[in-house]
Amino acid sequence: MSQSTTTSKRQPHPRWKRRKDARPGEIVAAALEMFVERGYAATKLADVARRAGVTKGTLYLYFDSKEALFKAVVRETIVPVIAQGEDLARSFTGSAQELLERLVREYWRLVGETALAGIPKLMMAEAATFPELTRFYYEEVVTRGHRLMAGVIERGIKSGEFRPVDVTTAAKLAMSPLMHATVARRAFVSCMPEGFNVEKYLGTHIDLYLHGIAKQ
Amino acid sequence: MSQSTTTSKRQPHPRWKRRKDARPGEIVAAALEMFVERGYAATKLADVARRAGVTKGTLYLYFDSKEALFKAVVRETIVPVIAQGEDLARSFTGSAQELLERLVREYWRLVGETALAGIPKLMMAEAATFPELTRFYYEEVVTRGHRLMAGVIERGIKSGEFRPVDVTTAAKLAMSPLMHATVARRAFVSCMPEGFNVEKYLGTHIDLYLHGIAKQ
DNA sequence: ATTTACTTACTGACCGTTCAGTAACTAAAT
DNA sequence: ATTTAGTTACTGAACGGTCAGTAAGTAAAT
Repeated sequence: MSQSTTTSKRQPHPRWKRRKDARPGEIVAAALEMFVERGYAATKLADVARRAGVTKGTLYLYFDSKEALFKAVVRETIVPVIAQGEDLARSFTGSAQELLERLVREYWRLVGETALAGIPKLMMAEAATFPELTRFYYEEVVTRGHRLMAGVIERGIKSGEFRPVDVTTAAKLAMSPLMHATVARRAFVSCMPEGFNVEKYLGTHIDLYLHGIAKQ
Repeated sequence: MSQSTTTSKRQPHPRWKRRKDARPGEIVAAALEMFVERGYAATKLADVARRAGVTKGTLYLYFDSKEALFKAVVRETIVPVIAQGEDLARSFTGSAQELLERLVREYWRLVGETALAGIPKLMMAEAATFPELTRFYYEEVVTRGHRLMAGVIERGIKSGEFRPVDVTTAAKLAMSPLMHATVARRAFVSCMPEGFNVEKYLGTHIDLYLHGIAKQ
């Protein structure tokens, strides 16, 4: 459209640009969307490439294989969120009840309603195919998440806010409605024309859970 | 090795038998295991056939395509369980608390620790690939399950056992720890050498939930 | 002898992977 | 400033393995 202004004698629009630094991130982002949408096997690298604005060959300049790309997607996108949660818990000064509520809502804000929500679904679906990645995810995400929540509950028991329940199990039970909602919502969006009332779901979970664990 | 017999004419053991009636069920059962283990795309029909004790060609005598087989697996295996739960709730005479506990444990006995546990995982993973099947599953399993649990909670509210919470949401929250455990347990068995303490998990869920929803 | 449940051998499409070639960029030389 | 020689990010076409689906042939049953 715009005549190429001033200087350039060469074509106004080069067919492509060299953007070595930007490519890997763009490819990972495109792959995340495609893997989540279609699953690992059904995702064609040609489609990932097109969405990332390159061609198939370019993928292989930055990733050794489809599997390596998949692993990069999981490793690079989800771990930072856990760290963020740990920071929040460490610096939080209020009651355990408030912290629990805060963490639940923060999880949804950072994962549940972003593209990251696809990662848990992916890991559930592909766990059997990538045992080594699964172990990584389990240790760096699942157990770390549980430990984070277990710390909160322990805090509540010590402060007298909570009953002396089994900490590890209680932590899993605080997380599981979040995890399930994360996974199920994506799977069934098309079946819920009325939408899923996240606010009500989270609010009721927090309410029931805190009532359930409260002392006396 | 064994020299082919004496007995005159035909082999003592025919190389295969004609078992028209038994095949479909056996094929569906084999397919369920394979689909759950490997996911839809990574499951080879030749492997399903081998596990079912036939060859690939035979599958096509009973199912039109891989997709048709997958749909048969989902449709035929899971719906009966829901019906069973509905029957239980209908005929139950005790308190709402007891019924809720009973349903939770029954779910685990019939689904959680059987091969059926793979179905929810499969549906989450393949929902995007089979929209029509997903709608079927959502209506005939998910919402029916929620309605079942919602009925129990409504019963508890009417009887004065439970607080007047939002019934639909509370029903989802009673189910979600079960659903998540069903899915996650299978994905992470290999990562949990110590195993997953189901009894403690279910017990704590029932305890926390009933405390949480109890009146006063 | 005929029917048909089942097997076996084959086909064709699909897709991850490779790599020779090309266009974009860089900087040395004029 | 412009040319030119060299480097490298990127393309696109082709290869080869895999696997859903098919059809000709075989053996069980009646």
